[in-house]
Amino acid sequence: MPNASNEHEHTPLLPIGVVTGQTGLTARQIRYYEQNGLIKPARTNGKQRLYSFQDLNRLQEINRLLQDGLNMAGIKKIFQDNGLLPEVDQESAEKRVSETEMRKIFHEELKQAGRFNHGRGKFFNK
Amino acid sequence: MPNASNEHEHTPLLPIGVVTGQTGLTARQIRYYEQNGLIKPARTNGKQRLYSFQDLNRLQEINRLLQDGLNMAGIKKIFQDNGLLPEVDQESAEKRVSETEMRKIFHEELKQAGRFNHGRGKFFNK
DNA sequence: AGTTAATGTCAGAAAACCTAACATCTGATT
DNA sequence: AATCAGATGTTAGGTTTTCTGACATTAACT
Repeated sequence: MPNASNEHEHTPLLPIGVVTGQTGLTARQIRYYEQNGLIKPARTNGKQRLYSFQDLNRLQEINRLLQDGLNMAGIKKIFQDNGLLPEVDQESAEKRVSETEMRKIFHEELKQAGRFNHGRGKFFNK
Repeated sequence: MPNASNEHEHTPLLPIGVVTGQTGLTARQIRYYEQNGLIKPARTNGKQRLYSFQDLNRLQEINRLLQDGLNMAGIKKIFQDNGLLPEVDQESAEKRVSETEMRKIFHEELKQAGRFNHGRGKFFNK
């Protein structure tokens, strides 16, 4: 049986200020990645974002992929291929990828083949 | 070698709102326990409290002890005996316990002997 | 009845966060 | 070179959350 995943991995606990501190990303970046469907943090009743450790790991991975030159669409594709995309509402889901983009993405994905999901999650390894 | 303690056990991550949600305590209670030197959360630059998972565990234990009828002084004593009190500044440290209180505490502590530190930390077991 | 410990409640201020808009930068395209 | 688009910065105005400090309430004990 695999590792019993940590109790808090999916619990929304961290406000965006803490996440910026832990990831080095700016709040602007984090919200932008959310716009692109890469993460979907929980919300308080007052609509403040709360992130889980899984979100934190995901953001770290996004950061790495960005530094490798990937763009939003590329990262999204990779996440999709690994079945790691958050349940996306149809609104943001209909952001279809253009043809030329697809070729670009494909090229970049080659560069990245197999680089993801090798169990180096900094905060939790599920 | 003992368990490598989780990376985040001591990292200040959680705002008081999240802690109330996780513990069932009110913000008033949590701040009151801090006044009594039972916890010492970190602060942001803007003086907002940030709690670690260790703090969370400690608050859970405080909660249990309270439900067992212990009072602040009793809990404090127990924490002291177990070397678990946060570094306390002299200000709050000089809250000395009266004689009659001491007897009461001693009585209650008997009731509680050995009940603490049996490795039931809900969030992390160090 | 009077104390006191623990908690509730309230008010005003400050911090953190929200969305939306516009600005800037950079790399790719024409 | 000019333009375009993607990613991020910045700002403004509003809302949510937290802060401290004071006063109120409740329950237990003397």
